[in-house]
Amino acid sequence: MKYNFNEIEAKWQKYWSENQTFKAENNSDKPKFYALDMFPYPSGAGLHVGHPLGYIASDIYARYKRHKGFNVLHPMGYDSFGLPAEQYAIQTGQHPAVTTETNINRYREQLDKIGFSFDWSREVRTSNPDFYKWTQWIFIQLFNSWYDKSEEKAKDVTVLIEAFQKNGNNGIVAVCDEDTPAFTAAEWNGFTTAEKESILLKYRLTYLADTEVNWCPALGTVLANDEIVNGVSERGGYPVVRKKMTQWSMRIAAYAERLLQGLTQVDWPEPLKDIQRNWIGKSVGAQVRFKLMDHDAEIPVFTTRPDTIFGVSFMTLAPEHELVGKITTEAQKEAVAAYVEATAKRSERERMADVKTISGVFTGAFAEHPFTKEPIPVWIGDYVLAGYGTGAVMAVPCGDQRDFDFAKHFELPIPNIFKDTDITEQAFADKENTVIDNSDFLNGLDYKKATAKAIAELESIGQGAGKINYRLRDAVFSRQRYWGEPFPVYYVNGMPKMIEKEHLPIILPEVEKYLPTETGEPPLGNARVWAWDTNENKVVSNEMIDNETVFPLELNTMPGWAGSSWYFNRYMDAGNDSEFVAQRALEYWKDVDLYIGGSEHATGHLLYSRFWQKFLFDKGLVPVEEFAKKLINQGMILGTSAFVYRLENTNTFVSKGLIEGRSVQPIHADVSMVNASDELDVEAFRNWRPEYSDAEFQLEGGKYIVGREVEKMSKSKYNVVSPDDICKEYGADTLRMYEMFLGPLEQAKPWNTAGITGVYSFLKKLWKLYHNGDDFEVSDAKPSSESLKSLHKTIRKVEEDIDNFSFNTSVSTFMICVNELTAQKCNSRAILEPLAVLISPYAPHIAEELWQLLGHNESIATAPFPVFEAKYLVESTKTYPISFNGKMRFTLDLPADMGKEEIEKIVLEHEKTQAQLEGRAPKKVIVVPGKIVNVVG
RNA sequence: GCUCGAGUGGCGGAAUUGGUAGACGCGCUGGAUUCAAAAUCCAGUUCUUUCGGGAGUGUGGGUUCGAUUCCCACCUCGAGUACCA
Repeated sequence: MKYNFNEIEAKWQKYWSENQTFKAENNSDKPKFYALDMFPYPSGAGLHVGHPLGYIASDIYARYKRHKGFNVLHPMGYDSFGLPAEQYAIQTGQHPAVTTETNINRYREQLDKIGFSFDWSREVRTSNPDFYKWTQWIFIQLFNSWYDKSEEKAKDVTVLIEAFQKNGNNGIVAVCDEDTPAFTAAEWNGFTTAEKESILLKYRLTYLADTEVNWCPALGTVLANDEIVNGVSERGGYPVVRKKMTQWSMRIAAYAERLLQGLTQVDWPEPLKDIQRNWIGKSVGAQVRFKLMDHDAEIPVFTTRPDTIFGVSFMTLAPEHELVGKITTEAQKEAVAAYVEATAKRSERERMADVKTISGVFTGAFAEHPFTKEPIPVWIGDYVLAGYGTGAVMAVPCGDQRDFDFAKHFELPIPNIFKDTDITEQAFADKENTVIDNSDFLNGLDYKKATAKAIAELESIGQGAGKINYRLRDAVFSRQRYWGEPFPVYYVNGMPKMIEKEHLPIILPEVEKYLPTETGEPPLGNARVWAWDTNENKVVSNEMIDNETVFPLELNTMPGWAGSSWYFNRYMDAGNDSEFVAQRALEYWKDVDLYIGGSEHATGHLLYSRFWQKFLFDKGLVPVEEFAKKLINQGMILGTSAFVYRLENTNTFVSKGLIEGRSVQPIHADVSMVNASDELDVEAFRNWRPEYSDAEFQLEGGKYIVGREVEKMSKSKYNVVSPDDICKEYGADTLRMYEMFLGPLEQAKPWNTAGITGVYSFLKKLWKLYHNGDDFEVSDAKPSSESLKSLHKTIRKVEEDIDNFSFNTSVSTFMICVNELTAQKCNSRAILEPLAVLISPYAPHIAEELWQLLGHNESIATAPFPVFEAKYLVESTKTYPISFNGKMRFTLDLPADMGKEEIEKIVLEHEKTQAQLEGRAPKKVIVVPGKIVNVVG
């Protein structure tokens, strides 16, 4: 019988599905293991060979853990809300739900063919009302919570209200809006309901606020910071402008410190943690309040260098700063207004493009130095960002390069406050070697001491305090799109109200058009049935809105990261209708033991998920604060594009070797038309597109050779390789092993189908080991000691590799093992049976088939993993490398238990040693028993 | 600019705590089998060489009996970030 992978793979995929082989139990005496992949957005293009890389790795690990006796949860689902389906809907009128369903089916088919051990009974789809019901519910929990700084914990808003009733907000240390006023209990109790609501919004963990948002006109929606790359939208590359809008926001900044600290508790790649740390951007310093002269106002600034306070020679406000309008003098009004307007017009991108141009305008106003009482001119400049710190800086030109450049440009004074430094050319920013001078009570102190002293003095005069600042901003949570979770929110007199849990989900309404309305409302503004009836507790027609019992519903939808911020918890108890997850399921599964996915989610999904998890933890809804113990970033699989070279202004194509010195234009050719030797199928190319039908070719050696280049795998580059094609031609087991064989999981690497034959012939060789000619045949004879050695070497190495996620080296190890066993003509059951188990995580189909042929009636999936026994590897001799001055020159077989002195003696007496030394006497001989001999001389 | 990560044959890559550099696979070369091809099998394949050897892991230096591995400086590529006070 030949190795018929098509038949075998179809057979076992059917078997697994029918027998629910990989269904995980929520009740089990076995230890649990939760292996998770970042779930995909089901795009219309389907999967290419790069997508399953991480899934294969986690599948190998999951299968391995089953062999090791674990109860494994290995689920898969779809992040099925998203822009592409909506864009497609706008173009074609096709409902996004329909497109999404089609795409999901396609994905499922592709995934099934690769033989993953997913528990499909737990599949989730974020766009499914059964799922987003709970996304809406979590949103409500956030709305009903505030962050207590004194205990570093989210708490229920009812606790806050009680405190307000008793003591006002004095004594409440909370994360809230900057402009939250102070009030007494009497004042609170005197507020109207609307006033109370508006105050509470300043505390809620999700809140509605006028915020400067990143508005993307082309997409017609706002974007979060992490959705903008280089000043343009991540998706589509459209320009983004700043705009003030009323939006839902998430108070993620409240969790900045815990998000930072939590990183020390998880086993995630260090570079990924670094990205998160940078994004959170903690800086320690002080808040200093500068009194304005001639105004009853103050400018608060944040500085990391309070020690340099005597070096302040001017201040700079962001052009958007609220004080700019108030303090600008008559004489400067015109110049300031012009500058503010010019800045507002400049897009984020332009502003970033020229960071070298120094610009700014004097407001005419002066602040007063807190210690010297000297007047300090107040400027505005766009190098100060409105969104960071207080949107204002105290400029210390002698110690900060930007302040220095600004001062030089506008000829402002640059007083030097550092002892023995030269600041004629540039600022002195070296904290380590700082000695403060010309600074009154700070003179002679170093950076650390001066900072502490400055803060203490500022506190004593009531004009400042130590402060920690974070770069992490609250996250905008509204999107002006159709295909997302609707908010469970309706509005009474402009104040948001939550819909009760019992009435969820609030299902996405039907609309005729997926575009914004004519009045600029989000697409949900097109819905005719989109009002909340507070008597009936259901969604009713807009015509019934009377703002007494029927109210308008929220028109925005939630962003892409809403569903993905908690889906990993849902898998633990996916079908639950009455809870987001049953506590019992949470207690058993707790957290993800292994999470595999791309590092591009570092500042999006992986940060937001940690935030929600911490929130849910605070509320006692989940048992652990970090949802994923270990995380691995799989590297991207790149495509190998093929190029043909067209002579300019002709339809003649020149083979790669002949383009030298000629004026040619490289054009992507579809990689499916090119063979492993880079030869183009000329006929296929002519048939590819009408404009090439009469193409002429200049060949070399009768062949057209294409150029190759490694690029991202994408449709537009015609370098996409589909896993379906590979499965059809070589089988899923080959695909799985080859993807692993390509190189280390975490590294980016190019795909090259040519190399796959090596893995394919390996599987054929493996098959042959169990066969004699066409017949299955294994013997019950005692295995040879060589075979036992080959097997146990392999067990040890493979186990070690899986523990280290070094799957590429395992594949090599299997190859070596099969090569050795073939050479030994081994067909002993005692070797081949454990070998099948060993290989089954990697190549599960062939392993199942061989397992069955070996006489087993049950799936191999839970067969115990072979146990390594060192006794089979004990060697009586050791081949010593004999090196001279560190270079290996020859080897010598010596008894493994031979002592140092004896080895040295034998080596020195050896004729080759004499030849190497050429008569010189050895200065020194290093003998490391069991390792090496090194002769120095 | 700053912060990370990586540089090893024609290619993908391997090398345990510093101890035989190039495992394994592709490709290539030669051979067997075949009418021929595919498939399969065998041998070779870092460079260089006067066939004894010699050199060699981005470059230069250092530590060491011994460095792909550790340290310093530099070069190149990739990723993240973008005036963060």
